[in-house]
This record gives sequence, structure tokens and C-alpha cells, in this order.
Amino acid sequence: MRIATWNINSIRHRLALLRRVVRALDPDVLCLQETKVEDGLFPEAACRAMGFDHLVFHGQKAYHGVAVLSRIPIAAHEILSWGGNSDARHVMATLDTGLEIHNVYVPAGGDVPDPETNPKFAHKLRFLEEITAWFAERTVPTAGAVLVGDLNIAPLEHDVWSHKQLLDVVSHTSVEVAKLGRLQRTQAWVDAVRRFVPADRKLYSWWSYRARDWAASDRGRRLDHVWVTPTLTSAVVAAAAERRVRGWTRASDHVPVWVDFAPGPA
DNA sequence: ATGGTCGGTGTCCGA
Repeated sequence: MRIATWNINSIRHRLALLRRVVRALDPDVLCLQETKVEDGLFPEAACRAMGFDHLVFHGQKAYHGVAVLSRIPIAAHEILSWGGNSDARHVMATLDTGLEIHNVYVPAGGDVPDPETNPKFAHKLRFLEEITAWFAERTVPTAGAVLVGDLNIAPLEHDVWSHKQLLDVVSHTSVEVAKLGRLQRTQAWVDAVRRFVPADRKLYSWWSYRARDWAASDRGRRLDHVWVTPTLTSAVVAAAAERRVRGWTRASDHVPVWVDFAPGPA
């Protein structure tokens, strides 16, 4: 079973690219962020035509929005909200196997890493505190859980092109990394992708649109993550961030990240 | 040291 996550940056603008990604990666479950579409306008038929018979989408006009596209039946889902507003940033889908999937889009946090002067950064920190408190009270399901999404934080030194130059840049500051660490410890979440790409090797999932040549400058960050609860760790047999997708026509600034699970009991 | 580009929406905002 393959689970993928991708910040698509407008699902309606990128339906052709979505088809191409689905053909190339053939995920069983694809979690999208920044769909940027309200539920009434979600391209449901197009997703079904790609083989995803089971859909959960939770969006709003213009901003944010998360969706779970699945070939595996979804038994239940829940819309969750953190940070003091009703932003569409977290949906939980429980597969009929009992596996719980959390699709999360953490606020970007603006430009200035100071919660006193930048309300967007304050909102990001509050979102992280609230989701952390919720997971801390929650029991890990028997079948395990997966947390994926655009977490908008690159926690490790080699999750960014220059650790030194990004220490004061939102997404890599110590306060954000510490908060992400607290979230990770709530259910002892394991960073599944870094099990396959060691921490001393550069790994990115996002490259800014603003670079003249994103591939040549290669100033990327790993903002998109796949975490699994401990009992699932040994079932994860492969993982990757699909760098090549950044070069495809009409690319998102984020690329898909995926994890493969071995069949059968973990 | 600065500005660079997107998408959705509307004459800018958020990323």
C-alpha cells in the first residue's frame, strides 16, 4: 500500500498534473493540501475517474483546503480545526482496515519569526500547540496511524539548503522545530521518510517559485512529511520525495512525498 | 542586500 502527500496549490488549476502524478506514482491513498476550493466546486468526478472511489474533502474559498483521495474504502472521517478559526487544515480519515490517516496543513507563518509583531507566526505556533494538546490526549489506534501533510517546518539541518542561513527564516527557526518535536513526541511519531534518506543527506520537498532556476540554485526545504506510529515502522519498506515532479509543466512549488507499506500485518 | 513567482480573487492577499 502506498500513501502519498502533496501540496497541490489549487486542485482545479492542476488537474492535468494530478492525473500525471497519479499515473506515475499510483498511490492507494493521496492526501492533498491547498486544494483552494470550496466543497461545492471540488472536482469529485475527475478524482473518481482517476480511480479514487473514496473521497473526503474539506475546503474553503481561495485558501487552504485538504482532501483525501483513496482507492481503499474510508470507514469514517472527521474535520478538525486548530488555531482559533475555521481554516480547512486537518481532516482525519479512518480506512476500513482501521488505519487512521491525518492529513494536515500547518499555517505557513508569514515572514517575520516573531509572534509579538507577526500575527501569522503567532497563529502558526498556536495551531501547533493546539494540535499537540489534542494528540497528547488521544490513544493510538490498534491498527496504527499515519500523519502526513505540509507541516511548513523543516526540522533537520539537512532539511534545508543552508541550516546557517535559514536559522532565522520561518520554517526552520528553533521555536518551530521545538514545537514540531513536541507534536512528534505525542504519539512517538516516526519520521518515515528519513528512515530511507539518512539525516546527513539533503532532502527537500519544496522549492520557491521565485528562483530563476529552481534546480540549479536548489534552495529547497523539506516541508512535507509522512509520520507513522511506532508499530507501523517495520512495515514501511520504501519512501521518497518526488523531486522530478517540480520540473513538470505547471508544477506546484511542492512535490509529492510517499511511503510504501508491506502487505499484511506489521 | 534585494527581489524574485505563483493562484485566486479582485484592483491585493497569502504562499
